[in-house]
Amino acid sequence: MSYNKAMSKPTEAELEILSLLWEKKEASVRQIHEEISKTKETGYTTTLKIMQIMHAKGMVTRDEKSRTHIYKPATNQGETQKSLIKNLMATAFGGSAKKLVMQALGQENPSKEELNEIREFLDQLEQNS
Amino acid sequence: MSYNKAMSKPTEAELEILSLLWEKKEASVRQIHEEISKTKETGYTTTLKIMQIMHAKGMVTRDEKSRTHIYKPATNQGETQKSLIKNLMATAFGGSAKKLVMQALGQENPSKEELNEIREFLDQLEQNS
DNA sequence: AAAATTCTACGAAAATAATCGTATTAAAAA
DNA sequence: TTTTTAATACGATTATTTTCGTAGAATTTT
Repeated sequence: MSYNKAMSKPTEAELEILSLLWEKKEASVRQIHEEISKTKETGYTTTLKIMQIMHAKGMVTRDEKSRTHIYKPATNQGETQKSLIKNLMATAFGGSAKKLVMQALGQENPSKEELNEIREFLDQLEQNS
Repeated sequence: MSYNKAMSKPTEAELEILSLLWEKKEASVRQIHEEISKTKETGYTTTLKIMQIMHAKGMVTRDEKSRTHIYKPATNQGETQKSLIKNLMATAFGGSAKKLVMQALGQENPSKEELNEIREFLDQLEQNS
């Protein structure tokens, strides 16, 4: 299996685009660029270029049938998230999932439902160990 | 209060060093470099340079009394972790703490004790909401 | 005391990432 | 049909990050 490092370590700009693609399932450069423009001041060709680079790296696929290319994420969202977290956990949290999780939870205000889902998840983890 | 962006967004290399400093409380360049060398092939002056840059940015302080400078982290570990997670949560997890937490927990194998601590933490969160 | 080692400082090069300008072509509008 | 708009390709530039070489000073070893 050809494991490609670049795939699991997107740059900032790549990750931003990738997330939008995960969310939208597929999109044109224009669509992505419009989303990004909301928060960031950046040129269209910049977005285009990065998406082309992502394509070259195999991070995304694209349908070139029509002139406006349609991009799809080629990387599994879960896998990528996993390696991002793994990396962060290792470098900033001394490898401790607990510390990371607590920081993350302290962050936002999760709803009761979410908290319960997490509890269930904890129970499952315990059983499987 | 002079909030400095650089402090909350260390680069990869900086973060690696910062983590070691958090862990050790204080260290010389040599000590840090020895740790880093275990995983990474890199020159001593590279480590030195990055630590100097960190010092210039105010990310670390240093005691210059003896020739061998002793560095200490100047940034609060929790604050830095918080903003790193915040950033990751926003870009890769669509802002959902739950998703992030579950990925993180699925990652490692937390001990029963850790799981319990997390449960308690969840309970606290719920009460304060 | 001389030589070797171990530091820091500093600048510059190399590597990586992000931005943009221009050319060209396709499609849409006038 | 002509003009305008919208798309890709591609190269070049800029910015950022990482790496390293060299010089000089302090310390340690011989």
